[in-house]
Amino acid sequence: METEKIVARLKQEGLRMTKPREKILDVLQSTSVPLSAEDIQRDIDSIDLVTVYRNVETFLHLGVVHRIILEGGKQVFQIESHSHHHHHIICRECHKAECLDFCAASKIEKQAKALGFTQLTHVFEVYGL
Amino acid sequence: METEKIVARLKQEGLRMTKPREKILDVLQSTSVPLSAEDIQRDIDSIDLVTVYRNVETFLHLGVVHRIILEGGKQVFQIESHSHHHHHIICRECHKAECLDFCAASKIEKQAKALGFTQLTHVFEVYGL
DNA sequence: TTGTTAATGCAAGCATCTTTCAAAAGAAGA
DNA sequence: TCTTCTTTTGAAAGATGCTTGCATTAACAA
Repeated sequence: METEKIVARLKQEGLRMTKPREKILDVLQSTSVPLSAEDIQRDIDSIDLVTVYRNVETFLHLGVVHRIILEGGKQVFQIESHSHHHHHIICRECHKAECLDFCAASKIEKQAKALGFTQLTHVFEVYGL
Repeated sequence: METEKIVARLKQEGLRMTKPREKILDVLQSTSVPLSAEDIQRDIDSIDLVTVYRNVETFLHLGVVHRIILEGGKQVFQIESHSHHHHHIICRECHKAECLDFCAASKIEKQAKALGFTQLTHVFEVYGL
């Protein structure tokens, strides 16, 4: 997603484009590998980890980035480049992720609804080497 | 899974059935809700959390329990009652889980292999209320 | 330029899980 | 039963990943 559009999304919510936010976006925009908060911090000269956490969270709510939960529960972030719902195949070693073009959600969610569940979300990630 | 069979699985690996292991199994066998290590500890009179963590890990490797990763990365455990591979729909509030009888893994893994990945595993959980 | 509010950095805190190690308990044989 | 060997345990400390509180700073609209 382009910075211009992101500024607009921020403004829409009464939020501001700041130096730290610009730097975080720079980092995320210049890689295809999903990054953890720490990865992002490491790539920026001087930024607090808290600031990174708060901003990826903000970007997540704005739909600017998406989050992938790794085996073990650690979270990594990637710029939202595709608008359609999709999942990933993730390398356990380097954490590089590729998009998969398939999601069985509709089938599953039908079954889940039959069981009486509402407000469904799902996690589906494939891991390999 | 019945305790008898579990003792056999332990012995197979040169491991022992102990009081703490018995108690952990009791707790897991007497509920349908997946439990966290802390949940299990709370239900037992006097057991160290470390012991719980170590033993659910052991049981996991033996195939006696399976692990569910909640949104947020926390892990919970449930006695393995079905032998076939399956996934869950999990309540975000009470963590009660029901089994789903569907898994798209084979389709997805074909695609993942085409991308050059090996040693595939996957996480697929559906959450709701 | 000024005032308002959002955003930052720092410190501390918290939840979950792991490692280390000495002591205790289980299993097997004498 | 006693001995010996190995597994298992519990206690303490540590690691990791993320969050909260709060005083200060920076956006940005008027």
